[in-house]
Parts: sequence; structure tokens; C-alpha cells
Amino acid sequence: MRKRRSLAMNLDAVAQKAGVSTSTVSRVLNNLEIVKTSTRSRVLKAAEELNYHPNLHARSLARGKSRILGIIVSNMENPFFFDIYRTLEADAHAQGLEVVVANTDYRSEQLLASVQLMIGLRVAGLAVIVSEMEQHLIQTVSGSRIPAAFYDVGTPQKNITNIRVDYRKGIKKTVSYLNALGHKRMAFVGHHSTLGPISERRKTFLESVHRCSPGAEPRIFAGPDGLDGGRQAARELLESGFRPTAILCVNDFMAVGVMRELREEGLQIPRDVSVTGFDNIKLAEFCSPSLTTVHIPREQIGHIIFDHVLGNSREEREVGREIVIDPELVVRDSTGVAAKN
Amino acid sequence: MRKRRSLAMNLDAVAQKAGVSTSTVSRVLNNLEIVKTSTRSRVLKAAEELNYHPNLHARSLARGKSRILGIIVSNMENPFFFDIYRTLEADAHAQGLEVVVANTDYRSEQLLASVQLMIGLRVAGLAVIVSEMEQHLIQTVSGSRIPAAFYDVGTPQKNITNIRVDYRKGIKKTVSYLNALGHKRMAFVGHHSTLGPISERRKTFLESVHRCSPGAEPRIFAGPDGLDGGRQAARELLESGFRPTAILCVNDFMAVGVMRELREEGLQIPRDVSVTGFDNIKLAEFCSPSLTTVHIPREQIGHIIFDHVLGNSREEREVGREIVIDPELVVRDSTGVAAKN
DNA sequence: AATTTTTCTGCAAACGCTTGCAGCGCAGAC
DNA sequence: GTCTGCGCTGCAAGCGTTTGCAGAAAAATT
Repeated sequence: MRKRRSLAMNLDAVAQKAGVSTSTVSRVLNNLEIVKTSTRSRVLKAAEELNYHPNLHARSLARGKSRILGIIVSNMENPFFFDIYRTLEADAHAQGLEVVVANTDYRSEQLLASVQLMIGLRVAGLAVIVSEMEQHLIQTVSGSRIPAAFYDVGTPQKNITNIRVDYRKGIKKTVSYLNALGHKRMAFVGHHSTLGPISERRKTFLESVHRCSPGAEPRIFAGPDGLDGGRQAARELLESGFRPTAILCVNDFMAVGVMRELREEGLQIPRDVSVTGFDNIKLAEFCSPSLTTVHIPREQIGHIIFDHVLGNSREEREVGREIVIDPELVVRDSTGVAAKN
Repeated sequence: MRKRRSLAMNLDAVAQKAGVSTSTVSRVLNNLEIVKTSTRSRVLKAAEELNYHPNLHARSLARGKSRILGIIVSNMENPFFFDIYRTLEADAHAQGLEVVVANTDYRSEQLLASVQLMIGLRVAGLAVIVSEMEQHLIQTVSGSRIPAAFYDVGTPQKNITNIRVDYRKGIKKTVSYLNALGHKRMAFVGHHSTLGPISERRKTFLESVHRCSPGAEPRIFAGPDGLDGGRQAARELLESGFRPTAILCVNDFMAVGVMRELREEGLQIPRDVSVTGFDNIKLAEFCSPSLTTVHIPREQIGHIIFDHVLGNSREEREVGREIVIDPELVVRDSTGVAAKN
């Protein structure tokens, strides 16, 4: 390759301007305390004047690793994911780590691309909060030797911690609460992510309904995750002619969409129909009526993930376990006694 | 440095396993078509078997640039920012670029860190959608020679395009609409980001009110951006004893929080008080009552930004201009004729 | 003043990749 | 049989850092 006189800004330029070697510049910029104060300030001045910014790729390459936490989520738009992301980011920044997020949009090819990206970036740790995981990808991550944590998918492995919420319990609590209010005809609204917790939630829903009220008729509807998806599922539900007295939604975000459509159709909540969500996102308190839901401690989950993946004490960084979290029912205004008719 | 026999996975390992040179492996992985098919498949097989993932840092370093679009936003939680992000991401992926997002949380030291990060990453292009920009940082970005676009802050420069929305017009439309409905006592709810468009919006609000209804008494309240912030500002408003017939909010996200608090206090919307937002986020249609707001075409903004920063035709990539967008008033159910009292 | 110690700085190899150029083997032309 | 041309591959330099080691300079000790 032809020797191209680098006109780009690099250590060398700064070194030359300050009249020192690149090593010294490097040491100054990394706050190694062995540099004489006078040299140090000379270097800093030169860097400042040249508007120099270290090339992080070169740095990661030389160091053999990057100071980056990788985060992969299914749908950043859904506040559930955002809240976990926010916590992880805060923890990472507190330790001087940067964060790279990837959004899969529930698409598995995008998930694959995201995992490749994270591995290619040689991230220091990886948090995967998605519902479309495939076994094969778990192996890839495990094989990459990057400490990782998966939320709600897969099983513990070398390098990999699993955090999961006991959805079964959450749904049971919801169903028996509704049952106690006299609800028999219930519907479940989910989204199209067929794998993992979602389908588990469906299953649990059906089981719970059968258990609590043997004569009840449960029905299931789905749309894409989001406000529109919830609305769309609700429309399908109504068009099907089924008239549930209660609708359980797979998450709060969709529940808000569901409520919108019900309202549109002139149904009063909870007088005509009760609605419940899952996650207890902020919006659940702010919508009208406020939403009965199941609280999932996203902040706690974020901290746990971070500690297991990149925590600095040995015990914290105990990757390769499974952690299960118990959810709580939060009763608000979107549920009431079943309408009689 | 001691020669450390690299046990990490690298081109060399693949090359050795496939019995070729690293150059050949590189060419295969980059889809250079000059490699013989038989060699090619041998290499691919080896890479596959070794579970090899190219080190992106090394790649960027060797290439002298990365295929990354950097995005900096103030508050990813606010759907306004998310929507722009989503569009940018889609455009980037369509061109085979990766995306790195940074969230500043309206904190200027975080903005500084984010800018440093992006420059350090030698991103191919940078989109800055924040409201806490400082002149000095604009210079830094401009000096970095990275094609960039700023939303709503700064002025066009070398390498830098500016996109802005004519907020003045949006607010005027809102105020005259409310004025036509008989509103005189109006309040403005903003967030604490003191610079840029926000304060411009305040100013415009005051001006517009004075213009439209000379005898009116406008008031201003603020909280942090978000549902809680809106609620908090509304509480302060109510506690101040001021009883506006209309409340204009700086964005929809906060407006939802404001409405929540009003409802809490037994005020009916729009019977007792009208509320308007800004942005026209999805949630504006889904809250109850649905929100009258000013539409900002976020998707269009995203595309424009992308095209100017990384578009592949010359005309598109015309960095260094200013683009102004006209907003539209969208009337929904949160506004009505002023209460008489 | 000579020696030892300490402090600071520079040299150069390494990180894992890309890529210009040179060279190899082989087919076809003469 | 020599030469030319072409398709493919390998060599090695270079990207901008970090960092072990050694050496220079300064300070402390004798």
C-alpha cells in the first residue's frame, strides 16, 4: 500500500506539536500519573489546539477489548424496554462505559445482525432483552465468551445469566382477581412474537382461566406490539362478536391501544369491560382510566443484569445463573365488577 | 510489548484453517468477487466452523472510517425523539450502515460526552436532535469534518445542515385557534431546557397571546420533560391559584401528564379547561380525551436528515444548508369553547 | 564526585484488519 | 518452446493506539 501521509488527526500530530513521543501523549490522555506535570500540560494544550479526539477503534484494537456495554431490545418504543435500557445506561456510565443499543423490531434477521454487531464490536458485556431468541444465537453468544445476560429467553450457560419474571404467577394473580369480581368471559390480547414468554403467557392465561372458572370461555387475539397493535386486536375482538367482560393484555402499551378502541366503540371501562395490562409502565398511571396491571420491577432487572454482566465485585459478576423475579398485581381504575347481562 | 500468541479468533486463524492467506479471507468476507469459488467456499466453511466474527474496530481502523451513523437525542423516552430515531435507523440499515445512539437526558455534560464518542468512533455521519446545544460544541463538530445535521439548534456551517420547524407559526396557529374559541386566560407548560426552541416557544407564546388578545394574562410553568414533569407543572399551576381556560404544552408527552393532573383535580377536559400539545405523537390520538396538537412530520425530518448527511446522490448530500418545516394544527377532543365564569 | 535510586520518556512491537502491488500458474497465441 | 495475458493469491505496509522494556535525566545517597 502506498504510504499516504496521514493528514488525519492522530497521536503523532499531537506528539509532534508538543515535542514528545506518541507514548507520552497516550499516557497523558489516559491519565497515567507517571507523566511530569509540565509535559502533561504541554500535551494537553497541543491536543486542545489541534482539536484532537482519540480514535476509539484504534484504542479498542490496541487494548484488545472495548469499554462498551451492548444492549439489544425488541422494541425501544415500548417503555418497558426503554426503562431497562435507561437503568443499564446509567449503571454503565457510572462505570465509565459507553453503551450501544440495537433495536430488533421483533425481527429475527435484525436480531442476528445485532448480535453480530455486538460481537464484532467486542463489547465488554451484552444484555439481550428480546422475545424472539433462537437457540442457535444463544450458542453464538455463549461461544463468543462475552459475558451476557438474557431476559426471559434461553437457559443459563457458560458466560450467560438468565433473568426471568414469573409470568405465570402474574397472570394467575390477574385472573383470580378478575374471577373474584365475577368475570367469566375473558379475552387475552397479545402480540405476534410467537416464541418465549409471550406464548407462555397465552398458555398460562388459558390454564388459569380454566382453573379459576371452569365454565369460562377464553379467547385470544393479537396485533403487533404497540398502541396501534392493541387497537387493531381490540377491533378484531369486537368484530368477532365475542363480548368479554374482561380483557387481559400482554403488556400495558398494547392495553392503552385496546382501551382506545373500546372507548371508540362506546364501551365504558370498567363499567362495560375491564382491562388489565402487564409491566406497570409509567403510562399506566397516566392513561384514563388508569390501568390495572402487573408490576415488573424494570429498574431492579436492569441493575441485576448490569451487575451480573459487568459488576466489579466477583460475587456480582456471577454469570451463568438463573434469576427469577416475582411480579405484583397493581389495581387501578380500569377494572371493576363484571357487567351482568 | 511481549509477543502474545493470539488465542483470540482472527483472520489468521481462519486463513490457517482454510490454507490461504489473510488477504484472501478478507476478500471473501468482503465479497470481493475476484476469489475463486472453490477457495471462497473453503474459507466460508472455515469461518463458520471457527465461529469467526470480524473485529469491527480493526476493520474501521484499516478502512480509515466506520460505517456508522451517530445519533444524539435529548430524551429517547419522548416518542418525538424516538420517531426520528426510528426513521434514521431504517434509512441507515437500508444502506448497510449501523447506528449508534446516545441519549443526553438534556444534560450538557452528557451531550459533550456523546459528541466526543461519535467523533472518537469516526462516524460516517451525525444527527443531533437535542435542545441543549452549545456554540462551542457546534464548532467541535464542524471541525471534525463529519457531515452532520442539527435539529433546531445552531446555524448552518461547513459540514453542517440545519433542520428546523417553524415553531412560531405552530404556536400562532394554536393561539389563534384558542382565541377564536374565546380563551383569554392561557398558560404555557414547558420543560427546563432553557436554550433553543423551548425558550423560543415561550417567547412566541407570550407574543402570540399579546397579539391575539391584548387583555389576556399568559402564565408560564415548567417541569422536567416527561409525563411526571407535565403533571408536576400542572400541579404548580393549580396551586398558584391561576385558573386558565386553556393550557398550551410544549409537547404532547408533557400534555398527557398535564391532563392527568387536571383530571385528578376534578377538572373536565375540555369543558373546564382546554389542553394542547405539540409534535402529534402517536399517543396524542390514544389518550383520553385525544389531544389537539401541532403536527411535526418526524418521519420527513428523519429522511431529510439522513439524505443530507449520508444520502448517496450528490444533490442529496448537500450539507451546509438550512431547512425549515411548516407545522400543521391538528384539532382533536382536548379543546373546546372557553368556559365562562 | 561517584554511585545508586527514582522519575520520566521514547522505542518498537503488537492489536486485527484492508489493499496496492507483485508474482504465480496456466491457457492460448505465435 | 517462448511469450503474453489473465485470473487468482500472497506479501507486506499501513491504520492509530497501548504498553513492556530499556534508557536518559534528574534526584538522592554515599
